[in-house]
Amino acid sequence: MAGIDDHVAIIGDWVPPSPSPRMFFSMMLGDDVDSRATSEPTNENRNDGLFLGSPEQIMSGDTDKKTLAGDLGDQLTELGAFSDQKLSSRGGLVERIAARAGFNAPRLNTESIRSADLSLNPDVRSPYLTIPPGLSPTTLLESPVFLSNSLAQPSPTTGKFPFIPNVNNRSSMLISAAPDRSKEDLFEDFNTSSFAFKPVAESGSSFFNNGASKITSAATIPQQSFPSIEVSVQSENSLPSQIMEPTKVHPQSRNTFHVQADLSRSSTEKDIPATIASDPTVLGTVGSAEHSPPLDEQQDEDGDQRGGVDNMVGGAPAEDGYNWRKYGQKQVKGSEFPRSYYKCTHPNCQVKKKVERSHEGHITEIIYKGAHNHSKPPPNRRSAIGSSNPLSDMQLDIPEQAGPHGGDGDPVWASTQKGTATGAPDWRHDNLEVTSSSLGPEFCNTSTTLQGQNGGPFESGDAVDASSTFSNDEDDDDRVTHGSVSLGYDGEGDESESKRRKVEAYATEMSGATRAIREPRVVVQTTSEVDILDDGYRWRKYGQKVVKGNPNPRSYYKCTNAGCTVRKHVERASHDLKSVITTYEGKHNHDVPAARNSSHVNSGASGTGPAQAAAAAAAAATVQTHVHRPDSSQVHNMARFDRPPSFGTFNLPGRQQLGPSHGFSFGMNQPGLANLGMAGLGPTQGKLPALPVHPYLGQQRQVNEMGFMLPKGEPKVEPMSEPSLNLSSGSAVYHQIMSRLPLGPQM
DNA sequence: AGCCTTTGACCAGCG
DNA sequence: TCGCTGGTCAAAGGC
Repeated sequence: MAGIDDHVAIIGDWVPPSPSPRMFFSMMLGDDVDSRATSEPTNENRNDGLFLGSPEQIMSGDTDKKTLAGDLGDQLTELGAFSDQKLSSRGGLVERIAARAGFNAPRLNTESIRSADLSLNPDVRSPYLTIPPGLSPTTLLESPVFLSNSLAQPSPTTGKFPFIPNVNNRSSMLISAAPDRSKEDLFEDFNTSSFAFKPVAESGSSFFNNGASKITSAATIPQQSFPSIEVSVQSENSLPSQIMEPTKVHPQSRNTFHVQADLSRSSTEKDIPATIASDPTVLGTVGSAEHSPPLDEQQDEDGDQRGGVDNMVGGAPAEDGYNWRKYGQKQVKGSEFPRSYYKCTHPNCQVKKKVERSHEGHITEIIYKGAHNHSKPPPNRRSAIGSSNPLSDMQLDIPEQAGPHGGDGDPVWASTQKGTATGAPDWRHDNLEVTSSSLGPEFCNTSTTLQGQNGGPFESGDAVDASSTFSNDEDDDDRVTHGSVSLGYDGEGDESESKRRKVEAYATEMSGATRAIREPRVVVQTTSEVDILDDGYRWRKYGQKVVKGNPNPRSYYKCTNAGCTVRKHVERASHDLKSVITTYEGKHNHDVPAARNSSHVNSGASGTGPAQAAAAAAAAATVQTHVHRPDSSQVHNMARFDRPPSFGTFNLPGRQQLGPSHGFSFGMNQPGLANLGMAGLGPTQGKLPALPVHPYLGQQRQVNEMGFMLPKGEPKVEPMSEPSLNLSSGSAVYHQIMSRLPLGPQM
């Protein structure tokens, strides 16, 4: 950092008729520009400049604009050299960055972007902005000036390609962060640059063009020094990114977010480039000003940056905002480093990613599969920064923005939804689709994605943004302020729109957070050797623990069905080793796996014995319960509740139906759940079976005739005698109960 | 208490 | 059928 701490050099190489770099730089220069910007005739002009919108407007030869950054842009652009003195005199941005990010910002450089080739394509209007390393793109984007353009406008660095409606994007921007070195090495380093963000020209007039665009993101992962991220977004008709770094773009897969880092470079080079490539057939080009990370992300990143580079890779904080569970690791052929497999831990989210890390822990490749159907968890709920998070350093969770229809996380569905080619269900194809889907809300045309598909504005994408925006209390004020300033890109009235979006997004986020608090829980106890595990569903054991008060280990299971988040833990009762206590949490959104289904049913038909009969009955009941649900097709997602649900307690006539050795008790040991459970059991809805009372959990609440313990004042539910309900096993009861629970409000 | 990682085993697809 | 490979499972232990 020495030698350039106090300087920000910007070299613009803008290709006509692309927007004037001066204008853009002027926005970047903070106070100086701001002060001059007051002379700007209208907000409209400013907005145009900020977003590199209408080239005509920008290139109209506004002398004032030239004056604003003229000396800077002219010299730097034409000479291809820095004028540190000049730049140093404009230290506004630098100081702010330094103050905010905890380090002094290096220079801004666009010199490396060649215009010659670009000129060959008159359609390409690609202003470039280069951000040297050491100046985190995040930090840069967080600057008051730049931020004003990008508030809540996700950036590839955070995986948040924002959706910005009505932004005329005929321009592109490339931001490169060169390694932080002495200024003598600046240009040299610039070639190893780090952050390049280049949304390039599009054929359409719409900012978010659908179909022909391609987004390629490359992240350069620093090994030691400041981060450098190289991200380019370009349309197919655009010229290749001018990134000179050995960035690897992987066109082999139009369907994959592929982040690859080249570790071949010497350690002295410090940078590990990575590339994310995808085929945003629905993505379209992205406006330059839209690529700044969300504020909360920025905040997080700042914190990380201050914390040191160990947590940083590619100039991003050591997390991508999502929680992941590693479920495998493999040494794959052709790869020097082991590949780790991760799943998103968010309920109902099927996003996976493969991450290859070097032995030093640096990410060499990341491949996403699927799209998050949820917003990022609040920062305080995210997994801690650490090695456990495979993409933690990358901040390249671009495919996070699943469309609302991606809720089931089914890549196939996503592909269908987007109407893109669906090939073999390999990662890349899936990712293509998913990527498209995920990016859709933010990249796609507004009318198409947000309104046409989502049926409502900003469902997912904004929720994500909002979570970021509102996640950190300490910065809310700043964010709001920035947001107000930033959202003038679409002309007047966008400020209020932005606020509205933020509010909606916040509401969405809060709602989601609330919903995720607790799943309905059902406790099932059997006093037989029959293992409740064999309930027709398939479970994956993910843990075992000896819990207090019971010497018998408790096993934890998750339903293996895709999209199903039901969990249960099973343990032997401490007081009765023959008793198996199974606690279900969550609600079944799918049928019993076919194989087991048929098996059980068949055995039931044969009626070979009590156990088989019980199992068959349970399966039959389960099948009926699930299959006959009128809205089963809608139950792709977990039932959630806006408040912590809980049940009363009821018991099952297990002995009666399962024989002397079979007894079940249900303990819905969360008092509040009864409310929800009952709420959904109106006269026109399914009714819970009448169940005898069993004091399994010692619930103190009043128990109604059904065996449910209902809070006082709760309406009782009439016992039902639905023939289809067969309560021959705890699982069956569970199935029935859960199947009759009201779906979450969002369903 | 709950979730995570680790790591060997298992499984499916492919040639 | 066999081996290879990638992806996933699952037991065990750790946080």
